[in-house]
Amino acid sequence: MDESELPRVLQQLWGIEGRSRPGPKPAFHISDIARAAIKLADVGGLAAVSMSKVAAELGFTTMSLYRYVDAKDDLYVVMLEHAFGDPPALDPETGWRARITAWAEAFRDGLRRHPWILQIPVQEPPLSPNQLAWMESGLDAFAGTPLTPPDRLSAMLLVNIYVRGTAQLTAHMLTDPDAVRAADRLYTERLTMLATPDRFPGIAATLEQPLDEGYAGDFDAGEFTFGLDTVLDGIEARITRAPR
Amino acid sequence: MDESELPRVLQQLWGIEGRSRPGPKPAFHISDIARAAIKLADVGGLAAVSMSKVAAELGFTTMSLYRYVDAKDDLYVVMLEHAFGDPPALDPETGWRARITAWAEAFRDGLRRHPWILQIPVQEPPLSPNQLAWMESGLDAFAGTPLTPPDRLSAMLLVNIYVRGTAQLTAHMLTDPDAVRAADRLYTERLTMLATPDRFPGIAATLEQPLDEGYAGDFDAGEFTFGLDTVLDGIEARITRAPR
DNA sequence: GCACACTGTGTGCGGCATACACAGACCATA
DNA sequence: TATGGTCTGTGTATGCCGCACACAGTGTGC
Repeated sequence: MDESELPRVLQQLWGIEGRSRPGPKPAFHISDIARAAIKLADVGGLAAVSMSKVAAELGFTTMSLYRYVDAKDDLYVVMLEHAFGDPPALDPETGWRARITAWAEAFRDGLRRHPWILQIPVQEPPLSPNQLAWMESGLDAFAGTPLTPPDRLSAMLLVNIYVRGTAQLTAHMLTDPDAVRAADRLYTERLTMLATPDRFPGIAATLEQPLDEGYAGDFDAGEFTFGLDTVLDGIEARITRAPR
Repeated sequence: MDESELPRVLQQLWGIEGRSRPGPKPAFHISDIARAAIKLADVGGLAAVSMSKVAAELGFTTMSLYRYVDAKDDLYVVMLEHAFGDPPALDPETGWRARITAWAEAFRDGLRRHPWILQIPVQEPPLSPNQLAWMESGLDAFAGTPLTPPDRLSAMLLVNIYVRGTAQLTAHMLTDPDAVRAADRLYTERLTMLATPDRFPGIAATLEQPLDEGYAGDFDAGEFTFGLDTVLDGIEARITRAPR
């Protein structure tokens, strides 16, 4: 098992540098690529990120990027690694619920800052440093509970999935709040038209409620924590059931 | 509010046909497009679906598809609508837990049959007939519970998110079980190498367990229902708390 | 029977990821 | 100090892709 087996991008991200080599010095670093790509994605979504645009942003040619990144997918890995800041520092004094909640909110904030993250096709489980740091942080939230390590992993993944899922519903990838509201109204209108009470009584009943929040609505902070609490109640049930 | 405001694809899917019009009869129907596209995606993933390939599969030119579909995204809508069969018939005799579990498993089976569904970029909430039927079916699972309609929607979405999320983790888009196992072993190796106990004690502890299932592992049926039960425990807590 | 809306087709454009050959930069070794 | 080999960024080219647009033929409502 050799470190050199790691894909080049991961080697770069982990700072595994080969011995000094002949040839010209690299003109930049993958973190520069990440910065440029993230800048583009923040403005125009993931669709605005192309090899040529990133290269132009850096002032280099398209093909030069391939000296740092094997393929477009690697670019996504690099972006993801740099988009999130450090995982939150969790107060060991508080209970697991407060800790995992803080973790979930930090995660959600990251997704809100960089909505394009949700557009990245998930291919492989994470192996990059900061991603693992977030994993570790999430697992750490369950320190002191009787959950076994695999159960902690499952619980963390459950929260992770919840945050991702709700963020997906919320965003529609739109950042403009007016556009979101307009799209929301349009959706409700169309749904009201199509989901007639005779054929879709359940959906129609949902629409009758005064605030039509929910699926298409503005999934605000209150909704978020309410749903998260439901998930945590389930985890709590498992904790209570676990042998101490 | 006029039906003609609906995007063309939705009009087609709902079978809203304008009065008989001049001009040649259409040579095929969007369902033919769906069938061809799904066939391609089942074999080669979503990347194998292009306008030209779908058209070739049908024996027509690329541009002919645009008479039925406004853009590539509409093609995804059509594929999604046809990929799932009818929603499961839920036994009203059984409890809500059994019903929503059956619904979740049917949903999971659909995703297993057509893994490319998870690759489709989510853009808009569903408005097509079969999608609404699945929504209705999911809401119906909570019939008889004291949950309000919006709460039923939230609960259904929670389960929906869970199934999608776990399917995402499981698949890695791979259908070949050997490839999955190999990728799994490789991932565990690399993770063991990178997540050293000093820096990542939580992750390392997870890896020490005999079966390294979980994140990268084979998320089998047992894991699925176990995690689902956790979610349902959370919903049950809410049901118990709800005013009757 | 005729006007005209609508059909499928052909061509073409701009953008994309990326393969490959190349000229120059630089370190390890002699 | 000289030099060989390796690595750098560049230029060019290929084959896809989604899709705009003009066109010739079709068939219904008047």
